Amino acid sequence: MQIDTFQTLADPSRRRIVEALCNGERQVGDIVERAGIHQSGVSRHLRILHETGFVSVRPEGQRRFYSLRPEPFRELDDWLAKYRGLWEARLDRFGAALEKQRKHRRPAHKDQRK
Amino acid sequence: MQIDTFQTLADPSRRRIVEALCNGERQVGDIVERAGIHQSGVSRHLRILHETGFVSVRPEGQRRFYSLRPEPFRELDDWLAKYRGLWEARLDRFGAALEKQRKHRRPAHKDQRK
DNA sequence: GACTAATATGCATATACATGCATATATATA
DNA sequence: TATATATATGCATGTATATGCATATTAGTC
Repeated sequence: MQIDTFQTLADPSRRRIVEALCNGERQVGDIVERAGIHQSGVSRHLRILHETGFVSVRPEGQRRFYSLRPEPFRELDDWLAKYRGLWEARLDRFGAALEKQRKHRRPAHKDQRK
Repeated sequence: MQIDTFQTLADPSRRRIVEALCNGERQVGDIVERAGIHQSGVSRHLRILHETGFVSVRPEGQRRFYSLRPEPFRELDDWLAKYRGLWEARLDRFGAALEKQRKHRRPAHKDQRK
């Protein structure tokens, strides 16, 4: 279920943990330094992230290496697809793909009219 | 700030409201039917969605028509871009755009290995 | 076995927040 | 003005959950 994907990402500490993992697997102690909360909290968040499919674990002796799994992100992407029309409506699909490609190549669309 | 975009979407009632708006503007009473909660709750959720930039309002007499704004969805898309590598790593960027195009044309990728 | 290091968990607490009810506000209509 | 309709808000309540502390657990080292 994609149901609680948003719920999981709603917590800022959890997002920081996810971000800490975006460049590959890390052990818990490593994550604690970046999470800004107590080790016990990180451990609990990692449990939640594991239960919701965001991370997988690779035990190695006393350490546990956590890494991101693609599924929930893909789910998020699928959910979002429903709303892509909101900002790509005027483009046909091929054009939209090209537009997206341009955007990803140069991330120069930070400041949009708010 | 994209900070509380996830927080906003974490609530299922709010997601139902967003979904109810995905085909264009609706007045509150219309939304209430689909939200599964009391009108007062819908009203409050709409306030939150407005504060976080998800919706805009168009008053018309005693009614208020709400509709989706693209910005938060775009923010979500930008956030997600950081993690696209998780499931598109093996493709170069042009290939990724094509792949994405294929996926959007035929949404036939529901059942993936879990 | 004693000791240390890495990670997880029970407990207590504080806080956030979603909800319904009753009511307020605003607009239309008679 | 009186009344009805549409939407918003104050209040009270229940529930979820993030956090730290202390401790348990597991594994490595002497």
